[in-house]
Amino acid sequence: MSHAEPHPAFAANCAYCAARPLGVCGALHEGDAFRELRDSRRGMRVFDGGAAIYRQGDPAPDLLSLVSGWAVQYRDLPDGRRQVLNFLMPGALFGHEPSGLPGMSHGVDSLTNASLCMIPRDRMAALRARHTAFNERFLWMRERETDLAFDHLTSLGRRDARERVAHLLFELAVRSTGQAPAAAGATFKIPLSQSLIAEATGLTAIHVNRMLRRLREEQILDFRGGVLTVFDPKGFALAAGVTDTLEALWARPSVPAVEQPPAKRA
Amino acid sequence: MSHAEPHPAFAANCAYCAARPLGVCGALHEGDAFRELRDSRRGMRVFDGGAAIYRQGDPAPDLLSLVSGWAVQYRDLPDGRRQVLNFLMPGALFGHEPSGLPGMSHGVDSLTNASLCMIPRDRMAALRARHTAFNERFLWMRERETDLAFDHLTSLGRRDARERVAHLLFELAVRSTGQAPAAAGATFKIPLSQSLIAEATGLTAIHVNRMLRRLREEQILDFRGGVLTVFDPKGFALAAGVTDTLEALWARPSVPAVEQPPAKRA
DNA sequence: CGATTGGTTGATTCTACTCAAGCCCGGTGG
DNA sequence: CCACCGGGCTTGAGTAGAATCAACCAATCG
Repeated sequence: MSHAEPHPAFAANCAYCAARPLGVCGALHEGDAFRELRDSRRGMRVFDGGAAIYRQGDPAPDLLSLVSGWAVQYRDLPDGRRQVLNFLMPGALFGHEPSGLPGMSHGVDSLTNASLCMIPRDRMAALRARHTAFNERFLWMRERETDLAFDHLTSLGRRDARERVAHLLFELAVRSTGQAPAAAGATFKIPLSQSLIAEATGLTAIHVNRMLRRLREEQILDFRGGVLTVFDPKGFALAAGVTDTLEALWARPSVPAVEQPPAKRA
Repeated sequence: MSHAEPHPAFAANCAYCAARPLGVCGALHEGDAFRELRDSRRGMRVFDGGAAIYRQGDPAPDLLSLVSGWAVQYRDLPDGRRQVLNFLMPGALFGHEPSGLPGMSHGVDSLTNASLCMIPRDRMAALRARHTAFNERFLWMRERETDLAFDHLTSLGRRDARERVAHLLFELAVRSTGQAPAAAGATFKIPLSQSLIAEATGLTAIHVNRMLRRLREEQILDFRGGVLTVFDPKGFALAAGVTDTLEALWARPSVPAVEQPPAKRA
């Protein structure tokens, strides 16, 4: 599993997004706020791949920032059906409490070895209240999540199986590397099983398997053992139904400027 | 169309969520911030039912607060397919720019006559920066949207046609009135056509029609001409696959206290 | 009055699910 | 060392659920 950090030999100090331009504290790398945030951390936690970080229904006193590794965010129905809501990568901020309800409305499992920072919810709120740029960055990350969810919604509602699978793989490739596959033969590490793809796309694992085979036979891509190989970047984008706007959302989009008041013209 | 405000005889002054406990400015009904917000308004706009409030790709300088009437939020694919993302009701705050991209990632149409307030984005940001309680309320509204999107995602991914249709109707009934149908024979005004239901549930209008017929024949509900009649509340909840948590999300959930700092224990 | 939109229904097609079987591989225990 | 097991993957055969195609009705509107 080379997707993840060495674990458990993970360095004692939490890098805290320092390596990740998109993390919350990106807005805070300099200045008092950063020090303040660093001091607010409750601590680090490290998980093996496949562990439950928190379960649906659990109370969640802390916000979590994924430092290394991948995770899945999912929702379970009472009868056992499960829907994957999103895949989380380093820099993701999660553990948001559902608006005013007790207990989390979803669960999160690690996919690979993963390490994360815990930040008490109220400390975070206090920080947001005091530091405008930080607050804006926070908000911006939440917006992005909603955009992602809207895109997934569109996929499930309007795309057929082949397109959904291609779309998901394309999204994950871009999100994890920051750019769309350009060269034929490019590879991407995407630590998913076929059943996870199924749970994310609203298909059965069996049908996902058929779609992957088809995409392989069409000489578009190959996905096996957590490695995506793109044979035909153009055909891939076409099969995935990607638009420029979407690509921009997945790649590293322009981030609100650091440590500046949000409304310069106000 | 009795779903909406009289229009165009709509009262000159924008009530600005005053009537709606869930609106953004709910946090601001008293105090300086409220006056400030009121003075920030760019103005009111009134739309006929079926009008485009803004289109996907448009720039959107203002945030919009729906004062009366219903609206749909949707995303179009380049090839003409359309997915409904959410239905908006009075109190909804929308027009959020997609995280850092130019132009809106979705469109919004009015469903009924509708009136709304426009608030310049940067004034809103300035207000949020200055008033913590307001900022929290704003954030809370965004969270709720994401929760809603996650629920829709789960529906499209894991429920069959009958369940999806029932689920959507149940959601809208609860969201529009604040409570679940309890008495047999209760009616709800839900200004949707069958094709809109189809676009929201990822089905075809024809199949939605069949599902509605089936639910009618099963003596569960009747939906026609924008009016939902519930014959069997228990059966309805069952068919819709509703959980207590969901109901709480849709009804008026506990709102963060007004004009109080978010983190009392900090 | 024709045109249009929303709704209704039946017949047919096809996508994706279900069931069933078998493979490969790494782990575990005798 | 090998037998056994489970998880992830693969494939085929049969089926069901939703889409598509094709009419037709009713109400509304210009």
